[in-house]
Amino acid sequence: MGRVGLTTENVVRAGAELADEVGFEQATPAELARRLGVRTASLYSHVANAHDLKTRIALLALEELADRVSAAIAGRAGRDALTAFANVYRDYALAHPGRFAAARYRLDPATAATGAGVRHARMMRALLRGYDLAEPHRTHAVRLLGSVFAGFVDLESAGGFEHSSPDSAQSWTAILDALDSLLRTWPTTS
Amino acid sequence: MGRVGLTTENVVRAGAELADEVGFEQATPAELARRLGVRTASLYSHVANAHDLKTRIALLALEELADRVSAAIAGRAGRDALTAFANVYRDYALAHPGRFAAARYRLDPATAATGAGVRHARMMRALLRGYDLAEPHRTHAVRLLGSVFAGFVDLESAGGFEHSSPDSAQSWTAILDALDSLLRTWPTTS
DNA sequence: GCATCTGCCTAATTCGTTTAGGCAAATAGC
DNA sequence: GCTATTTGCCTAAACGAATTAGGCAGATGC
Repeated sequence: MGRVGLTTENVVRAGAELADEVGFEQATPAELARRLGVRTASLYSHVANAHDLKTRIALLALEELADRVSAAIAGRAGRDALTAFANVYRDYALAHPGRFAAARYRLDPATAATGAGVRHARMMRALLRGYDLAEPHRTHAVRLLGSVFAGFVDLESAGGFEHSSPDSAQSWTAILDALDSLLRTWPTTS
Repeated sequence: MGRVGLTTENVVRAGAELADEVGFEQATPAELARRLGVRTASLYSHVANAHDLKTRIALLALEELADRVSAAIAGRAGRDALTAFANVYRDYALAHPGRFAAARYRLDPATAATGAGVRHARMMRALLRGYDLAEPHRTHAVRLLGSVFAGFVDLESAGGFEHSSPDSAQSWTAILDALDSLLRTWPTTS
C-alpha cells in the first residue's frame, strides 16, 4: 500500500506508453490506473479528466516529434532535408502509433497555440527554404507536404497498403522523389 | 407507444446523420436511441453492438462516396477527372464530417474487402489512365493521391488551416494543379 | 516530534453497453 | 375475421467506465 509516486508528468508518460500498446482511443483513465497499480480515482489528482489526459498525451507527442524533426533537419537542405523530415514522421508513427494518433487529437485553439504545433509549422517552412518558392506558393507547399505526410502515414499504419504490392516503403521513397521534383518545378501559373 | 418501425437500414442511416451532427465518436447507441425516441436496448435487435453500428456507418459512407466519385469522373479524363475526384472527397467531407470520419474507421480486412473500398481503388486507377504511368509508378501515384486527399481534407476539417492565409480553398486548387503537373512528368528514375 | 501537506484510498453517482426475457402490434394462414 | 406466428419495442438487470466527495496515512518542513 505504499505510494506509487504519481505526478502529472508520470501519469502522462505512462499514458503515452499505454496508448502505443492499446491504441489512443483505448488509453482510458481506468486502464491506465490498472497498469499503474492504482485506483482510477487516484489519477484525478493529476489530470482533470479523460479529455485532459488525452490532451496532455497529444502535447507530449507533438513535442517529441518536433524535437526529432528539429534534430533530423539540422544541417540538411533540399531533398535531404525533405526525406529526413518525412522519415521522422513515418518512423515515429510506426514506432509509436498511439502517440502519433494522439498528435492528431483535436485540440482547442488556445491549447494548440501553446503547444509544439507551431514549431512544426516553422520547421516545415524552414525546410522549404531549400526550394525556390515565393508566397503564396510556399504556403500551398507547406500544406501539401503536411497532407501527404499525415495522409500516407495514416493509411499505412491503418494497413491500407498491406495487401498489395509493391510494399509501402517503395511507394514512400518514390513519393518523396516525386515531391522533391515537384517542389523544384512548382507550377506558378495561378 | 406505437412502433417506430426500426430496421437495420433505418438505424444505420439515422446513425450517419447523428455522426454528422455530433461527430463519429459521439455517435453512440445510447444517443442514437434517444434521437429515435426508443430505448437503447431496442437498437440491439438491429445492430449487434456499438462496433457493428460504427462499421455499418462506415460502409454506408464508403458506398455513398464511391457513388459520387463514380458519377463525377464519368466522361472526364486527365486534369478534369483529377479535380472532379478530389472535389468529391473534399465536398463530402465538408458536408458530412461524421460520415467522412466513419469512412476512415478501421475495418477488419474481411469486411473491408466486401465493402466499397475496392471500388475506390479501382476508380483511382481508372483516373490515372489519363496519365501515362507504367507500374509500379501507377501504384505509387495511387497512394500519393490517396494520401493527399485524405490528409488535406483531414487537416482542413480539423481546422488546421483556419488561422492563416491564404484560405484553404486556394491551397486546394494550387495543390491539384501541382499534382496534375506532377503526374504528367512523373520522375521514373528509381 | 509535531503539524501540515498530499498521495492514494473508499464510497457513491451517473451514464453507456449489453443480455435476457416479456408483451403487444403487425402479419399470414385459414 | 379469427387464430397463430413473427417481431418490434419494452422492462429489468449486470457490468464497467468516468467522475466527485471526503478520509486516512505516509512523507515533508520546522
